[in-house]
Amino acid sequence: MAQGQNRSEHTHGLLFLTDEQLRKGIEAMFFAYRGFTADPDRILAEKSYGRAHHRALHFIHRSPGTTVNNLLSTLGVTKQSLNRVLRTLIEDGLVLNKVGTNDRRQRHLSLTDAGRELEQALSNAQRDRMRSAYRQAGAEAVYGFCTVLEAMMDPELKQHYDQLTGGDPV
Amino acid sequence: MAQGQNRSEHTHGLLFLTDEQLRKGIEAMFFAYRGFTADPDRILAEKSYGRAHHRALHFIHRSPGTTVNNLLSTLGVTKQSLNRVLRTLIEDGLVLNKVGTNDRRQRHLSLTDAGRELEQALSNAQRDRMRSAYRQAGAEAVYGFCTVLEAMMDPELKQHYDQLTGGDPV
DNA sequence: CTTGGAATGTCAACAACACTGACATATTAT
DNA sequence: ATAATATGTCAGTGTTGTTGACATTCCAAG
Repeated sequence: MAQGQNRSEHTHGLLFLTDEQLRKGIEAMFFAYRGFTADPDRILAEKSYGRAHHRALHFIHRSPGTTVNNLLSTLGVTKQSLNRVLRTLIEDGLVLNKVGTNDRRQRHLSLTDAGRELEQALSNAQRDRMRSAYRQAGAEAVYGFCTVLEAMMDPELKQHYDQLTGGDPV
Repeated sequence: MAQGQNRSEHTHGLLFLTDEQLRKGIEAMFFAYRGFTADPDRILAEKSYGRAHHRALHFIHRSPGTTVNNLLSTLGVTKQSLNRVLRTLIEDGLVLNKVGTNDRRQRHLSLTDAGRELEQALSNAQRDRMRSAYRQAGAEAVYGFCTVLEAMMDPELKQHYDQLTGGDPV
């Protein structure tokens, strides 16, 4: 396919999307997600944790004092599945479990110093790759990147995302 | 954070990337990937297949006649893991396994009519969401989307991606 | 104050999908 | 002949998800 012709398809207003182009986006998501998780995965493997532990640490760090139910709907897993992960994190002294003051049924989750340390290590590894990709791609590309990703989310998950990121543009 | 100040960070040449912005990209990837797989997952669940079956069907469709070893390195899994999936797909009459003519050790994989049918159903569901996201985001955003994703891939996986997509721009 | 329901935790069983390690079988290359 | 390659298979293990059932704790409505 000629580059000029191809390029023209996304310079005028209407989008003519061939299956070819859509398939390319699909494969890009697949291969990129592998890269996205590769670096944290290596750190996690050393400590015999998995991706689920990373996700829990990440979102507890982002919303300190969050309840189990809130974390549940953010992660989109069952409480049994999350509980297994949380239990090991609490036992290992990475996560704190504090009974709520208003509603004593609720457990408020937060990171210990050790938890923050691991979260930082994982986060740094992931951010390094993200930063490098952003720099390679350039500022306009970054803006487009986030815009498409946001349009791809389920509305219910988009809410969690907006709440975390404050709805600010990139 | 004021929008004007934020916006300015990606209109001039140098990228000043705050942890905030990088974290936003990370969370966008997480939530978007869930949306990305949600529609095919529903179809797969009906037929009691999993994501691994989808991936195999996808790449066999993309490279008809590919060998097991090639598929292995594209998917990045062990042969034992792939074999389990391929066996069920072959038993169910979705994939063909043909002994190579040049090298009779190799098995060339391709889809049957039934295999093509399921692959199409899965692909259509996934493309529908991708198309909708592309249209919402606009042409320039799509270009940026793919550019950042490509920069995020591991070099070895990038090769597979380039080979499949022909290295053309979006 | 009792009772219903919500939030949480836990146990058991199970399935998908990844891994490692070991081994077998053709087939090709040296 | 022997070594290497491509594939398939068996057995075991681990992570992460699922359902279903049940207990506990606590808030709130009657």
